[in-house]
Amino acid sequence: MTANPNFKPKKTCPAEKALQMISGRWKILILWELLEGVKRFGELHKALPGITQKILTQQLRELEADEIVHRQVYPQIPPKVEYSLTELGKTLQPLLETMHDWGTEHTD
Amino acid sequence: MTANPNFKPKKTCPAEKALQMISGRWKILILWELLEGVKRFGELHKALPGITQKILTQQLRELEADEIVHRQVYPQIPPKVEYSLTELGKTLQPLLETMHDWGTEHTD
DNA sequence: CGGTATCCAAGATGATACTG
DNA sequence: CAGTATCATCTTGGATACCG
Repeated sequence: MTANPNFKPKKTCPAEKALQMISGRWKILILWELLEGVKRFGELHKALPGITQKILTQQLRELEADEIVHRQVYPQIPPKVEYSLTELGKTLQPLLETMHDWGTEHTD
Repeated sequence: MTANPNFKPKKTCPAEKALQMISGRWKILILWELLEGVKRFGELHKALPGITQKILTQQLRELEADEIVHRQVYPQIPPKVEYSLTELGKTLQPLLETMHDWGTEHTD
């Protein structure tokens, strides 16, 4: 028996995949920022009061791993790194807008 | 100063509210079941292989607290409890479908 | 039948300090 | 400027056993 001991049998739904990719304390806000266009690390940091550098980096790395966000490094001193949505990331826009509209209509 | 010591300053977005309400290991699957109609506790339990009674109860209680799900108790022996979507819960359907379609189109 | 009560492990988030 | 490294805390989810 070499089965993965952490295997959790569970029905899955394609909707859950979408949910997981945008689930994170700051991901929706980050995506909202990037829908405006390319942003540098420092710009994102300023746009998100309360986030730490470590967490911002971490959330961006997760979005990058999910191929939602592209990370462009310019090898300079001082360093410059730009973040932008990938083509896949851009396809999330209708979903984000649907969620935004729902929240707007059904919340105090 | 009687301010809440756990207060976390943070920009918020209406989309995050929607996200939070459906975020949970089993919530989307539960909502999907209830979109079919009224279901008893045992029916949900059988429809969700792998979930424990405790967790099913917990997720349902959270959905109830968010006014997405209605809990109807029939005081009988043996007990009978029916779960259904509230009017608010039903408004989530387009969102769930948007997420489902996105997941279907953009996943292997 | 439809729950609760404990106990616990893992993951996510955060504060803080340091770095090429 | 854009990170890493450490350590601490908070939140979720789950295994298991028992109850009206």
